Amino acid sequence: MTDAAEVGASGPAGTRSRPMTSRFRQREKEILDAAAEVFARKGYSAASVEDVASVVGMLKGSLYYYVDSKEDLLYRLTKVIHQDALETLEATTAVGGTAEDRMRALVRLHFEKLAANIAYTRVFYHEFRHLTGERYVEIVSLRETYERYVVALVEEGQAKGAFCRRRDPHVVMLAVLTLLNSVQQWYRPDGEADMGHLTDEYAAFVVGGLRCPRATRCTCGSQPKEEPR
Amino acid sequence: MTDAAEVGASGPAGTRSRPMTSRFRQREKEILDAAAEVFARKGYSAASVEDVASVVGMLKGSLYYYVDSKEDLLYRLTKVIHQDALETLEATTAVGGTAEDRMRALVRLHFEKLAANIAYTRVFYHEFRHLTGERYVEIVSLRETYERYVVALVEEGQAKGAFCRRRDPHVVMLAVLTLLNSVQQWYRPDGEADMGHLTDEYAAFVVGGLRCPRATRCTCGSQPKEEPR
DNA sequence: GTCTATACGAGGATAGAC
DNA sequence: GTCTATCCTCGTATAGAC
Repeated sequence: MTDAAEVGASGPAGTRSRPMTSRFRQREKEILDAAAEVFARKGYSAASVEDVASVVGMLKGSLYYYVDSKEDLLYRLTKVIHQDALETLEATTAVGGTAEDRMRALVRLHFEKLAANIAYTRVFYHEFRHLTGERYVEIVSLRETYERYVVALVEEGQAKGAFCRRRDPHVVMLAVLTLLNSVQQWYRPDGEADMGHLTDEYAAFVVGGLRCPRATRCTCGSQPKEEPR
Repeated sequence: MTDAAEVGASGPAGTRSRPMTSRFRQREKEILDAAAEVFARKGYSAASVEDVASVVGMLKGSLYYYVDSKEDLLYRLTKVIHQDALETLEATTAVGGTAEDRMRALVRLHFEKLAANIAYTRVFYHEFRHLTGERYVEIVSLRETYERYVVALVEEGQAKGAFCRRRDPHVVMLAVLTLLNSVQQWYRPDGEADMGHLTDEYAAFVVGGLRCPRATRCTCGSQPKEEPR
């Protein structure tokens, strides 16, 4: 998660002057976390500012001391998600190795962020389109940066022979990203499934799907065992 | 698409007596199509009954002659999608062949329904959770029927050696279904991409992902050509 | 069947007291 | 910083005219 100190950067249209004390920023973060939980649970449009305020333990009028508008809340949540996403790309590049190695790393890192910020992720994924004007444009732009990175990674893997050259890189990118993001629909942080197992399954699914099809049958035994790396 | 004659079946809580003339049902279908378009574009909660009515070309008061409530609209849209989904399962079974054959058929049939009813699909996918009470329960139940079918198909493929036995069938089912459904996020019916190509790419991705991983490199040439069947 | 009119509540946002 | 009070708009739903 992006450090709480950055959460307050309100960006376009966030121009009201407010104190920047650590106390202020802590309260601000509480509010954003509450908004994420409420928006994720009820949906942005169906949720009210009062819902958010009551989770924090204040009345809705008080909340406007911290934010300019309801949309301001949505904007900041999606901004956090995208700042985290750019960190994921940097970390993926830092891993090095083959394109396939980095694709596996991307799956792992993407899931780690998703699981750590499940409410924020859900809000971005479902409610992002309710942003308007330049805030919408900005988030679209950040998203495209992420998409271009994945397209380039797929193309590199194809050029080096690790991934099937008959695949359309753009379609593959969309398939992989929606596949990864859609985990937020059913993932429960309190659940039994451990993250490592989930990552292994998805990484195997993605990398297997990207390889060229073959006619031979399955060669692994019927005994479930550790995925070979 | 389910025939228009069935659209009017309102189910739980839809008890108001209305004429069943063909004229009535035609108008009813116009309203449902309008609701699907509006809910898909603005989101269920943000959309108003007036938005829907104006697309049809009537005033909001008039619309209540056809539906009991706003939620009634949402319920009927999701119901249509699920009736179609059950038809997809029957058609998949009718295809016969190996589990892999049927998995490919499921991808194709699923996409055909999705593309033919893109607005309905989007509404179900994003807004379904806003149903309440027994209507919510009913839709969840229909969804689970679909999910169990896919789990069984995966397990059959594993038992016969076509799919990797180390995969968790439930995780695989979730991955495959969310992968397929998420196509509605970016698919444009007016776009260039033809359905056949899209189906081939996704079917290859899914089937490739389900197979056991192998250490060998890609063996297909650099020339894009038709997917071998 | 569709329209006009309206009841009624919910929700976003602001002002000013403390 | 938070609360109280309030404004005002929008949206669901109904009643009754035509």
